[in-house]
Amino acid sequence: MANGMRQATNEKPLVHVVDDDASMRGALEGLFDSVGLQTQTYATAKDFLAANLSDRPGCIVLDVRLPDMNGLEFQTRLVQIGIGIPVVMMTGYGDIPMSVHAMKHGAVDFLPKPFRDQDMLDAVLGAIERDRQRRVVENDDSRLKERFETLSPREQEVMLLVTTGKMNKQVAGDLGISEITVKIHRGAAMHKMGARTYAELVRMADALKPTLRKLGR
Amino acid sequence: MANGMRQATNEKPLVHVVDDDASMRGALEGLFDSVGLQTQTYATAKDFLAANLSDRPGCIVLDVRLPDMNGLEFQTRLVQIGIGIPVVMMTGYGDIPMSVHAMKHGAVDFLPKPFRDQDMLDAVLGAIERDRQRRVVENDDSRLKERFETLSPREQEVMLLVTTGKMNKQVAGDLGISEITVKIHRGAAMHKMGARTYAELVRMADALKPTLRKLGR
DNA sequence: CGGGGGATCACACCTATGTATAGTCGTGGC
DNA sequence: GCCACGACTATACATAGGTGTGATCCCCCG
Repeated sequence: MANGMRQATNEKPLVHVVDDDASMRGALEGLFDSVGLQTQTYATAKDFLAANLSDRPGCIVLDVRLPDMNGLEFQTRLVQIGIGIPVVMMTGYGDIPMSVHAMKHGAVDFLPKPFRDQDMLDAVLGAIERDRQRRVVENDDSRLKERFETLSPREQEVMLLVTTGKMNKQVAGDLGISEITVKIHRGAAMHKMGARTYAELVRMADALKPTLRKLGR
Repeated sequence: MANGMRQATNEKPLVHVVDDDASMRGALEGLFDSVGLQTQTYATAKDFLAANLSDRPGCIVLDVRLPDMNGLEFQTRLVQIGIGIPVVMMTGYGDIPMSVHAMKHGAVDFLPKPFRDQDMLDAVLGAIERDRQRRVVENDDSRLKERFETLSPREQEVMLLVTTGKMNKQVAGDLGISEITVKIHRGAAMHKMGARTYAELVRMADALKPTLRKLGR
């Protein structure tokens, strides 16, 4: 399944720090720098959202209480706009329900201030590792979808039908075309998708379905 | 994929309450009873572990601080012995790190005491719904595995090889047998697995793989 | 020791799949 | 108007898949 131009997922990770307190930003930047992690800081959620993110693995370290938006809303926004970078939350005024809410909504960690440097590092390192995993599967999915997009509409249709297990003649019946035509579209789909066997095509179709649902319904 | 004797997943759910405080057990039992939920109570983790669980959807409501074991260890134990029932934690003495730890390890909710009745109900109802989902996929998986076990060793071997996309003759070469024999085992596998098409067999093999890894390596 | 089941194989036959060659038709761009 | 491209079709041939019949061998169980 691995092939050709694989993007380096072992690029240098980048930690995004969002906190309105300048001294905290500085302290975190120093901490991360001390273990060789690059850091980008933002004073507000808006700043972060406005920045265009470099395509690198990383995580977000976020204060729950921000001038323009609370951390929980921020999390929701990230999901909405399709940013899957893991979030480490921190707060000076949090309680258990807040932390539980954040965790339920996908935060990978939640640290009360003050925290020990080591705890923050553990959280961030874990989050970065998770991001690496996420990027690998997302990369696979998007490359698969790219290939799928190169199929003509009919070829896509035929691919999805034959991978349900239908025979060529059944697909032909469903689409109101001849079996020969189905064979051709099917062969073209195999070629363009890079599937060497029918089993591979079935697996590709299965892997594609979640991605297709997420977009075109 | 749905078939024959489907076990009722809409059986009456059962809430397991584990708390050493008798008055709390009583209060929770009353609360759950008021919305028509059956409850089973235990004073210690050991009691719960010793009980043999009825095969019904449900969840566990657990006090973190127990006489014999803390809730976090308890969670680990449940995973070890393969009990996947969702856990709702509660505590009177918890802090954020404790709640975060519990959530990271699979708790579906974490409530500080005292809690509002409605919060507990929301947590438990959510947990039960999650258990229903879990049971559906677990049921499917175990039925699949049961069918797989009815295959002879050779048939299993052939099934796993042909579902990688290998042609019959390649499988024959790999196993050092003739292509005819492969066809026969393959046909037997299709029959016994109840796969009407090769695509179905591929999907079954894929669904089977996690289960097989979990057990026989 | 007889019977059953698993595993193996051969022959025969039919269906399904895959590909090449070759051609029609319609649409959209230059 | 010509061309490229996608969709569609047919004939023909080669290969792969699937099944039935019949048969051998081995092992375990009663």
